[in-house]
Amino acid sequence: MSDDDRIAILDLPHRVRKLDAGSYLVREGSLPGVCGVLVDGYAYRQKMTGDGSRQILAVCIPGDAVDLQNIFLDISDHAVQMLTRGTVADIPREPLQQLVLTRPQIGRAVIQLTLVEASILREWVVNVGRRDARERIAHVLCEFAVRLEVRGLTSYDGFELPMTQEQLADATGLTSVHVNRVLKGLEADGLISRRRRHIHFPDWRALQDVGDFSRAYLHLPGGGDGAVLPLREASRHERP
Amino acid sequence: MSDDDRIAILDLPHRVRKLDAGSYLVREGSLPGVCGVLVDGYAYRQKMTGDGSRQILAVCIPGDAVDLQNIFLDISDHAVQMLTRGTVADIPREPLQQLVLTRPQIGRAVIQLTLVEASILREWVVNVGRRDARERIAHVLCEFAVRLEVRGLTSYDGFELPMTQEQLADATGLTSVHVNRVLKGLEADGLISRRRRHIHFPDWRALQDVGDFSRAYLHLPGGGDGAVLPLREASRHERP
DNA sequence: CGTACGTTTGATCTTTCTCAATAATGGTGG
DNA sequence: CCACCATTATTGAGAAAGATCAAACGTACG
Repeated sequence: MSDDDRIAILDLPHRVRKLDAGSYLVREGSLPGVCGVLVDGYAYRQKMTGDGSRQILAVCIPGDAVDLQNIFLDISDHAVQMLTRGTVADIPREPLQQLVLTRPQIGRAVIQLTLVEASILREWVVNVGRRDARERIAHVLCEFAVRLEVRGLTSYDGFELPMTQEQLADATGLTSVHVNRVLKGLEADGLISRRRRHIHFPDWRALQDVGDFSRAYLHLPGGGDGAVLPLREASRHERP
Repeated sequence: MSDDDRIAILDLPHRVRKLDAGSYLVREGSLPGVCGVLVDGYAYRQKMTGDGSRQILAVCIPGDAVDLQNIFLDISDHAVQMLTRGTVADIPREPLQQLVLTRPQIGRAVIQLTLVEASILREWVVNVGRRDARERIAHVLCEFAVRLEVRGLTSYDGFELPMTQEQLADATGLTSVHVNRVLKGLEADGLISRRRRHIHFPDWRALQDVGDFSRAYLHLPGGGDGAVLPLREASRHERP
């Protein structure tokens, strides 16, 4: 992308908002006039079924665009809700559309973002459709860790999982009770260690194996399957 | 889209191929140089897990573009395989990319196609993650019927389901045995009727209720939730 | 006409859910 | 700073949906 393109993006009008945990960025059925970008904090996409149960479709981390869908489609087919308190920069639809449609390199970048999101969603289907509870949880933890790592959001001793076990259940198609038991099982087997919501991976390789995790579907630059961008060494070893 | 844009699309170089059932359009891990458009026949997207089970992610029907992903991403993260014998028109990557990036209206259209696919995928996650077997099957049948209907591919007495119960199982995260029992249950309750793979809906409204199906997520032109584009009357009534 | 594939059925076994109760934790107002 | 409250986490017992295993039955097709 050219400097010119970058400047055009930074020049986009926008409004920054602070949001509490639980507040909605987008409601299902609404027609948002802006595209939000998560500056700080975490959010999740969700859909409800007719009988009131919830399925979490994706977790948004700082730096993610929250409504790329809604720039080009009218009615939002799902809701986006803050997982934690945080900050969002809202960019109006029209000028962003203009940029995407008239600047080839920006268009390419936005399309790629959209496609990577779709790829993550496909893996999410596989996770929920064809893996057992233990694999599902391990997989979600791996995915989350790698995505955080790539953005530089992990610390030397793991990361803070920004969700309750109930939300983890809604992400994996399980119940919170079962999630709790599986987490305890993973911990008992030395695959994770926990202090409150803080998660640490004593044996990153083994956890990936349990979760049937391969980072290929994240389409990270540099490609490869773990060789190029492994979790940093420091986070792979137990602190005594 | 302008006539000019339409002509540009039709002028795109392409090669038409006939394919047998089971042949691959795209393999996971490959770098396809073309974007296939299904002219005739059905295909499905799939991913395998480490232990060899398969998850079907989407069914492609005639008129669908099969590798929109692969125009802008390099390594394919999933496979696409023919469900039946059929015909595909392959369009080379480069000229298609050019068109999408330099012609705003074509760009918009392709982005919208991509986003609708993502929306369908989100509903697929909900289906597999949060609905029971009966709901899942009913939902898949509804979705398929509506998508066929919109393309004018259903007949007055239902449609031909182009997949085995095993494939239906892989689409819904169930086993083929259980799919069989659920299908029989739906039939016993008068929600569907079957002759071989031919499916007919004696009570379309009831089936939608069972499957918790609402067409909103398909983002069909005309919006609405069934009022605008209902299944045609003829297909809603039993033939004695 | 036989073979391969798909469907159907039964019996049994697991995983996961449900319901229910208890314990921990963090935030809040006094 | 402390007591209290609302969440969240944890645990147990029993129930249920769906998986697994195994076999028989059709049906299309070479």
